[in-house]
Amino acid sequence: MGKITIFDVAKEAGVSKSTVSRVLNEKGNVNEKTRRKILKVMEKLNYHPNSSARSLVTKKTHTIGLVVPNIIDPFFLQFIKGAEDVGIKNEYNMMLVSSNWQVKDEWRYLRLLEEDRVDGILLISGRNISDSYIEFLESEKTPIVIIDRVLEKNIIPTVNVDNVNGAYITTNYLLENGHRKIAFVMGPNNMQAALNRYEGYKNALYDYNIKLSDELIYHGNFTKESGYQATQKIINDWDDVTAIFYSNDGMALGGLKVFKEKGIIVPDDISIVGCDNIRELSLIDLPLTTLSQPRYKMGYTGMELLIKIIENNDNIYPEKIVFNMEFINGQSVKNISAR
Amino acid sequence: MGKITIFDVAKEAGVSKSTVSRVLNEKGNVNEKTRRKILKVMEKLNYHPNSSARSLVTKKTHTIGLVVPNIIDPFFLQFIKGAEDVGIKNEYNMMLVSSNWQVKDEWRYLRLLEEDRVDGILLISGRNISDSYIEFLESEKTPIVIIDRVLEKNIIPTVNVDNVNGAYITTNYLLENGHRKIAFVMGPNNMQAALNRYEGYKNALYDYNIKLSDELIYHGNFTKESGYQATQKIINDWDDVTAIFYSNDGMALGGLKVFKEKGIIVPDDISIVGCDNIRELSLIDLPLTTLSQPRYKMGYTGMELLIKIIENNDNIYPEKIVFNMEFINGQSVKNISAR
DNA sequence: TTGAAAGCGTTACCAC
DNA sequence: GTGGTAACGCTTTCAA
Repeated sequence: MGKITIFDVAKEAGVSKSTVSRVLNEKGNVNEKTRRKILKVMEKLNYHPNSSARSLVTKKTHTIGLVVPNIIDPFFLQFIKGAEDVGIKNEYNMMLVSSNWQVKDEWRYLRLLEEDRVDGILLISGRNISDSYIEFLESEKTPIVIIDRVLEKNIIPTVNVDNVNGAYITTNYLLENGHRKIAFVMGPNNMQAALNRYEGYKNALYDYNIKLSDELIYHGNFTKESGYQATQKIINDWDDVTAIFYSNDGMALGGLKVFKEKGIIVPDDISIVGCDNIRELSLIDLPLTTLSQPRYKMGYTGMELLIKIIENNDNIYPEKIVFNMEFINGQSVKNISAR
Repeated sequence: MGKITIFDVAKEAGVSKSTVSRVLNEKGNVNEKTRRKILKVMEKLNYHPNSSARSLVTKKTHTIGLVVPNIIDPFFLQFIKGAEDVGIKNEYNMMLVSSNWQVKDEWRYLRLLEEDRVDGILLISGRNISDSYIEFLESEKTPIVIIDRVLEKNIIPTVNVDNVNGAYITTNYLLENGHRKIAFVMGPNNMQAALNRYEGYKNALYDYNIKLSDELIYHGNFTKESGYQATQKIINDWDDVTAIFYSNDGMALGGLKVFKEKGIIVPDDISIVGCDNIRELSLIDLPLTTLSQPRYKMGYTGMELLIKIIENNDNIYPEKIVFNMEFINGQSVKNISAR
């Protein structure tokens, strides 16, 4: 570890530590000539301030804890990238912690706070965090921002996406293209996003004066396999369904597998839309019409907000930031109005 | 930030800071009864030691800097995961820094060292690090381990993969399956991995007493596009090439695109092998025969080595760790011995 | 514009 | 076994 301290610089430059500290922190009130000299000495000695000593007195680490559910899933990369870009710009370091979707791992990022290792925490995809832990976090005074989890009582600031609106727009798009009998493949009932997407679907039908039919609702759990099964049921149950709304892309991939096996052509025989714009889609021949979470933007904005809170310049910041989902117009929907 | 200090605990427990510190660090030499009492007080006060103060005196941060070329590329995730698992097990935190493939960003992780923020650095995929920077790192006393870069002068420990051996095995596999005219699509000339794979190909032919033909060597730059172009040239130039060895999977994907367009069936009309086992392959209908870098293992082992060096228990550790590539037997090679 | 000195929360050494 | 005290490297008053 580096041995040159502020004292060495001071001695070499013939001044006191205080003065060196002042130029280090650009506090001004230093004679330009001595300032130059000190800078030169720093350079010569290759001096760099020790961050622990600094943090000990300033109570700032200039480090942010980045908590991700799972480090191995590419889904989270864009959130991280967005956050990172802001972090770099503001000269913050990033401590990476993966929660592994496990409640029992929550202590690992908690400890970052308790030991004063970080100035704040960005919780990415907080969907999996236990309620009791959220409650605990709310009682903490450390700055926290949560991305991708809706909180009822809004004490911790969140960055989210408007799933209701997204599903509404998408459903509406299907309706505008002449589809009337639209099957809907839901996600898990305990996920807010899944419920919201269902709500958007429902609202769109309602506004279009189409009666909602429960029989058109199928259940999945966001996996490809569950999409596969739901799709099999759908084509078994109906011969007049012209479109399927998968409430995530993973399940849509499962659907595509069924269609391929049965020789059903998308979008000629059936129209489909997905939701999430997962990376894998780029490798599929068929450009899927889908909704995209602006993940980069969400990470970016979340980090910006967090840093703002940490640096607390004006104490003015929103508790809730919501992005619209982006509608991605692919080629998996056919206009059947004419028929 | 937490306000409870070791002093508060000492006072509450009616002992001195020294004693509290002793139980904190499990140094022994503490009466069992007072030890229990102190632990109870810590619990009651929810005391957690301040890491900066600790680091300041111990010169250890229990944090490791993880440098990745690019945070957005899923290719690196398994390295990171492997490293993380070891980190967690040994109670190290991980500071994430992406180098963005940019020489100009090298200062960002250098600074982690200079400011004593980390105990060591794990450089993942060091292929892109400039020579001069490597040289500089060698002059540093901080523990560093580099994954995926071959160093001539072995001062910094490295974890690598045996590309020569991998390409040898793969080429040999083609030969055993009756192929004699095997085109080879190279990677960039300035990448060690690309050259090594070429060497393995060459050696295998040599050992099989097959004369190497320069005309069968095509050049790419590891991108899908370059694989596409090389493949077009190959099928243009030859009608008796029965197999193609792409020195990475990205280029193999480009090749597949050509075959699809031209109605060439793999492996019936032509056999192909790739190299790297990229994630995208799982989504392709055709299971590609390829080589896999054991990325998780490399990250895991690199981190293990780094921690060992940091903790320096016995001062015995290898400078060079090499894994074999794993041969993945897909369905893109046909045995043509019989014909 | 500068310097002296206190203090940040620990660990580590040395007496007792 | 235990406590007092110096030391870690810096920032921050306060006085000059």
